[in-house]
Amino acid sequence: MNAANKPRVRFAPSPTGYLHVGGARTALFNWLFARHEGGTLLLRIEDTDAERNRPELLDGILAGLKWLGIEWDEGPYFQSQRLEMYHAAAERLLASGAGFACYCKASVYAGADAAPADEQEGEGDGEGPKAKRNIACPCRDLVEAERAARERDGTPRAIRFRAPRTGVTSFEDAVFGRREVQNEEIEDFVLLRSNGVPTYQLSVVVDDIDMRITHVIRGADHLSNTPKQALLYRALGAEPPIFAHVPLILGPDRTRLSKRHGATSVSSYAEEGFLPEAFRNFLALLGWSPGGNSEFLRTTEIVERFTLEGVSRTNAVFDRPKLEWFNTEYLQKPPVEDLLPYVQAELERAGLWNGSQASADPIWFAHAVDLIRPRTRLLGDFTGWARAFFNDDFDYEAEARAKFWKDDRLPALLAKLADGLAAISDWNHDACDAALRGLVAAEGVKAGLLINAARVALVGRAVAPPLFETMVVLGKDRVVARLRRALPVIAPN
RNA sequence: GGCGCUAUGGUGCAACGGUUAGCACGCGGCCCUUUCAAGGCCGAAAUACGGGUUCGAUUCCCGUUAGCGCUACCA
Repeated sequence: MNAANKPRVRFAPSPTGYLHVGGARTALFNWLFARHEGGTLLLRIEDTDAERNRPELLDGILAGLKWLGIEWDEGPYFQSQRLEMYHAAAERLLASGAGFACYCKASVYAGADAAPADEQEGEGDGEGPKAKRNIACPCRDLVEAERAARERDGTPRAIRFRAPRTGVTSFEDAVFGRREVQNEEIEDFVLLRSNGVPTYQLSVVVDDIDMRITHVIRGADHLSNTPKQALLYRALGAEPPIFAHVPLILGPDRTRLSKRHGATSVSSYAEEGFLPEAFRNFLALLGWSPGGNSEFLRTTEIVERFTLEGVSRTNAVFDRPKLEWFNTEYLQKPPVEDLLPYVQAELERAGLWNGSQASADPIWFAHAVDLIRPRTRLLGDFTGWARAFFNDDFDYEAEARAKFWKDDRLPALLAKLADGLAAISDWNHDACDAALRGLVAAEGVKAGLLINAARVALVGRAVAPPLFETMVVLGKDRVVARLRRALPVIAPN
């Protein structure tokens, strides 16, 4: 099998907003499919709608894809630069009779679903007027003389597709199976607007033919429009590709995910400190399953196992707690080396990287991250509660002080502990442990008292890694200094 | 209103005619423990409803209900 037989898929966002979760999942599935099959992923920007189009948003979409680790092989192509192709296709359809010129006013069709709503609401007569649809446009039967007359008047002209009035149209969907619809349900949809701008239906089909797309993987909201496109393909002399409609992503209230539901842009998750691979894993399992019970799947494994057959037909609710769980898994399970670049970026973002031991000593950095990561949930934790591991400038958390610095004996005890630790020549876990145990034995206090108080003195937090491991990572000088530095702060109590 | 799609615990998935209906998140409890996590164990929690088909339905068919989608000279 050569490259020519490999699948070609595309992700085709329109720059009318940021890259949202639903789009990201569509992009991901396309990417996974392409990689699994050894195929090609193209990126196409659907920017024909000059009104809603916001070119400046494109960078954000590309950045979102980049963060997700989704790389395309061709493009980006811009539909706004391919307008002649759509015009030519529309003219060809007009010439072949598959399309026809329509001189109706746009307003005749606009808001078609607003009209039928009267329904007197009487006491349950239940016999309201049936909604009427303009299935067939009257212009489809215009005789040549009439047409010429309108043309002479300069009446604005759109081009519509002459939908068949009988029979059925079918197409193959890898997720939903073979679909068939009655042609009488298909209206004479517009191909080219009277202002010369192509509709989605036209441009998407022309492009997918021209770009030799073999599999159209997109949201299930397009399922109902697909018959029109199948018709268009054939009218344009091409065989429709295989479609794969993926179920929609819903908010917790089971309505389509939208801004109302809070964070829906990919970039917001990046900023919040999620790891791209965790996000990918989570997203992949929203509407897809490898079968069986495995859930923690590294990206390479997902690529290996991804098939369209595994895609679900039911909409899925975006569950934030589960996303967070995936993030903790990816913060903890992979080799620590995988995590380092992300932690470094987080430290840089917080201004804690330059001049730090983390930047000067890679081995130390890996150790520190390894010690901290079991307790992290988001990348921000490394510069949040774990800040003291990377910088000497940190605060003593109020709750921690209240909880572990209550005892009056503490200043004296910690001073002695500092002295004892200062005397250690071979700084390691057991030596620190022994120094502290010896002191509590001599003083007749519980080890916990000193351990907890010392932890607060060293990292400013009640919630932190085990004390002696922390001491090893911090090093003798810092530990002794921090202990002594804390004494006057404790004393006032 | 019309057309279509879908329907397993609260959520995401598994079981593609035969299981005590499985896993995970979340939730509750216990254990571990020097804080907090992690980890281990236990628990509550589901096949929307009604008909068929079948020796046998979560699984196949029909209906009902519900949710969602489409029904634009938006994409």
